[in-house]
Amino acid sequence: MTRKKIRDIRHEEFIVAALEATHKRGFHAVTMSEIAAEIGATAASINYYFGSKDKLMFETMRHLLRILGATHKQYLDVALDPKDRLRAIFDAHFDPRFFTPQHCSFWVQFWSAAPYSAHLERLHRINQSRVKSHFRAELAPLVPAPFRETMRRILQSYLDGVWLSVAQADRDIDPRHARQEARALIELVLSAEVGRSN
Amino acid sequence: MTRKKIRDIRHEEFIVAALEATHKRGFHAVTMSEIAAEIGATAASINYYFGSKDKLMFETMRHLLRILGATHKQYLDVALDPKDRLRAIFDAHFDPRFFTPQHCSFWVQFWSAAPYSAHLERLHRINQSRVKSHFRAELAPLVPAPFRETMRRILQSYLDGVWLSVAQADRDIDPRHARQEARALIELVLSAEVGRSN
DNA sequence: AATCATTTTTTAAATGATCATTTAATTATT
DNA sequence: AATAATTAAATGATCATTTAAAAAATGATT
Repeated sequence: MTRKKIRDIRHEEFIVAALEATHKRGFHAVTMSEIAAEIGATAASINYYFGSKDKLMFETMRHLLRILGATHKQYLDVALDPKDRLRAIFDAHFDPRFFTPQHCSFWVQFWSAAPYSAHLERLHRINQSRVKSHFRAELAPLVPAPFRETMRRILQSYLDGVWLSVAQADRDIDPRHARQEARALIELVLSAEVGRSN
Repeated sequence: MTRKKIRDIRHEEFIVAALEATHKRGFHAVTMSEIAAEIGATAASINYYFGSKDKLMFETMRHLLRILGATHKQYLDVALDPKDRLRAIFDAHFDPRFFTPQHCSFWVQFWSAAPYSAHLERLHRINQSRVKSHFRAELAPLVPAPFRETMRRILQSYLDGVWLSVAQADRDIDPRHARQEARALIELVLSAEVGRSN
């Protein structure tokens, strides 16, 4: 039974609306009225439910962080070995639900806005360290300690760079292709270490 | 003799001011008055010289693009072989002048603003294709065609991803270290191809 | 050197537009 | 009837931009 309170329904609706309107107009340029208009509501009701524009944006970002984390967890649960778990990080980020210009551009705008808002920055830091520690954990059994941090930074920078490029793409990009390429990079990173330990 | 016209002096001063003020307050949040205050001037004089806030931001970005291109050219001129020229792309992007939170954060904000301004987008596209074609040219003699585009995207995404991480760093990051890591990735990318062609 | 007209540069203040947010009233739900 | 949800309109603040005037620089003419 999906007997939801109106409050929860609106919460969801406005977050979807914020994503859509922000993609159209930009994080800062978008107005309360534009967001509200997405669902045929009015600016005042956003404040009724969220308190302010900043809080709506914060909740929207928090929503993205949550579903990214949950998706990662799903992929992680079916991964069989460390290499698989490494792939799971990329698979999550390149999930069809996130791997769209709309979502990626919201992320890029979040990245650019975070340094100027204590609340957003905190969110960003939390997510960043979550991903970082997963990378470290998965790389630990695969890469000798001296190279591990270098390899992690390479993978993590690449990960962010790909989202950046999707945000700037005018057409949709095939997530399967992105995953394939990520796997190529993973192979590269791991094979190099084998080479060095010879 | 540096006999410059006032017009040129102010042009430079305001661009430096825009960089500084934008870093402090953010691309959209920064006001004309804040920018002008950086050099003890007044908002109106920005319009006298640039016409509008948008045009100042545009010129500031164009300035960054120019010095990045010029720096790349310098490194390119002393490079001896294709691999050296590949390194030159990274060396330019990781030049101490650009490899600072201030510059990188301006870039990230530019990336996030570009899709919503025809003028900025044009600048961005020009720079993007410049870098892309350089990557292609340098990789051509080093990587067989079937893998070339994959390798280019890996390198280019990594490049952008590193700037992104610098933009979010609270302290300065050693450019020499970044260059070293880029070289490690280049080695990885090139050695892999040797492996595959066995 | 000195004067004064002309042009360039600078600014203070006015203008006008845009918005987030608040308020007070209305409509819908329970 | 009481509470929750919604809105139209008012409020107030912030800014980019314009305007009109002042200040500084320039330079031609004594």
